[in-house]
Amino acid sequence: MATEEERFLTDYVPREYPSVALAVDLVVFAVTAGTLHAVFVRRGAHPFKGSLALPGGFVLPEEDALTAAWRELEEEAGLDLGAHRAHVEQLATYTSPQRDPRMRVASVAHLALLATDGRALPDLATGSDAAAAEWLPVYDVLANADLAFDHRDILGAGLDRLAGKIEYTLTASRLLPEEFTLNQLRRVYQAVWNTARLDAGNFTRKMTGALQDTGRKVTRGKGAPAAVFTVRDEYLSPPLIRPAG
Amino acid sequence: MATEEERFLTDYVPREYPSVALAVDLVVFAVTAGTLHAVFVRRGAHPFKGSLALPGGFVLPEEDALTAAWRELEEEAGLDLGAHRAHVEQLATYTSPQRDPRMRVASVAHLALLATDGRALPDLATGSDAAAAEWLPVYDVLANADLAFDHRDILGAGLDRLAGKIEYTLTASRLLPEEFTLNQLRRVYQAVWNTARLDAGNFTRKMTGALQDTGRKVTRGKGAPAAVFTVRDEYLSPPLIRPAG
DNA sequence: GGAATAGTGTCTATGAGACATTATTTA
DNA sequence: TAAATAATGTCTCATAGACACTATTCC
Repeated sequence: MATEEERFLTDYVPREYPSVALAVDLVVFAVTAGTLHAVFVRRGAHPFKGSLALPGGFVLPEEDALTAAWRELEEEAGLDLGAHRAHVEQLATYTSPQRDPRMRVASVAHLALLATDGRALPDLATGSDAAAAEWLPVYDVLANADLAFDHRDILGAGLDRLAGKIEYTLTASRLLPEEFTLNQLRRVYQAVWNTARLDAGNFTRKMTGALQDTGRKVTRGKGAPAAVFTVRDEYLSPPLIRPAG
Repeated sequence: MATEEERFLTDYVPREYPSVALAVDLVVFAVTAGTLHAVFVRRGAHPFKGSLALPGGFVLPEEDALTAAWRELEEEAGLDLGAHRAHVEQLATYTSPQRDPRMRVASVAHLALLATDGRALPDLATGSDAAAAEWLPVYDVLANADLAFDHRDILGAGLDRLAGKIEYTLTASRLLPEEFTLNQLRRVYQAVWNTARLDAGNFTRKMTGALQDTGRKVTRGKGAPAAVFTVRDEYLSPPLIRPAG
């Protein structure tokens, strides 16, 4: 007679459950020229042929979802992660049985933030997978474009997460090089919130409490040389509240 | 020759992906006697036989994860949802290939908040499934008990989510009847944050801005009659910041 | 009366927001 | 010189936090 330990592999495996394909979808953000951009792929096949979609792909048998998200960031979005600082975190999981008409796919959406100096977006080499990836302005896409599957919901969730999180953390710095000026950081806030200018003086006072001054200064075009900072505290307390409207 | 639309069901179904079982796990909270409690089940079978675990179960073929979470709240935790106000939201998804030694299971964790009047916890009828469910104090369990699988991570994530969310929303009211007093609400905050008393006077001033006074009063034991409120605004701005320590 | 609670009042310190000012750079 | 930016200063208003005080209820 089998011991209890031996039996558990057969007896205690549940009998009735759906077998689903596990996927990841990516909301990849970067800021250039004061505008928040995201990576999109143009679908070349049905369903939703011709529509914009978020990059994504299936989780491999030995991977967890976060690992798959990093891999797809290189493969599907075509990003060279050796050349760009990146931050990836889990967003939410979409499990509607009908969300993909071909088969049941549960997708763990992830938020990815790419560092840029604010002047150029990271290059998107066309990956091994089908469609070419491109950067598009997030607020334009949400206002005008059709998105495949439930990717409009996912993109909206990614934007909400980022817009909310920068109120009480320095997550906005993930969209910048490790060292940055207060002007760069303020432009990131304005791009994410799609808002008119935040007062530079008040912004400086608020943020310097959580930043580390490197002692160095840089000049980028007009204006006095700006101090260069790194992040000291990851949290802002009390938070910086997003202006209404 | 098949049209593109006919082909997509065969050609474009991806070839290599892991087939996983999709499950939900539940972090179910309620407050009694000033203490935050959660529902646990005692595992009767391997693996982790004898350990505490969170209630959960598999997502059925026609369900999405949220629907499955509501169903398991009744079946596995044994709650009568006709008798108790409840709130369920998605927490995070756990996808480590090794998290269940029997097979690959991706679990979408959910946070569930049960309303109580603060005097008694909701009854947990033993469900159709194996183990009897029980209420245990959350901070005691986190300090002392072993939890099965990655359920300690999940419980911690649930507590962090709740503790953080009540800073800037009135989500704490989901742990109370639709109508409540400020004393009841303050006790919920103290239970969730596991903190010494919040100043009653300052708490009143802060909260009344987001609440609707019903005009009625109640007396529960000693003290002057307390005004009865309902929630008016779901958001607290600026937030109520959790005391340090 | 004593104890616990409800609700309001008071005072201070902090910080947000609006705006001005000065210095430094490029065109 | 003009324009843009950096950084700091000033003023006002809102509010968090500490605490006092009164009123109301039960024991």
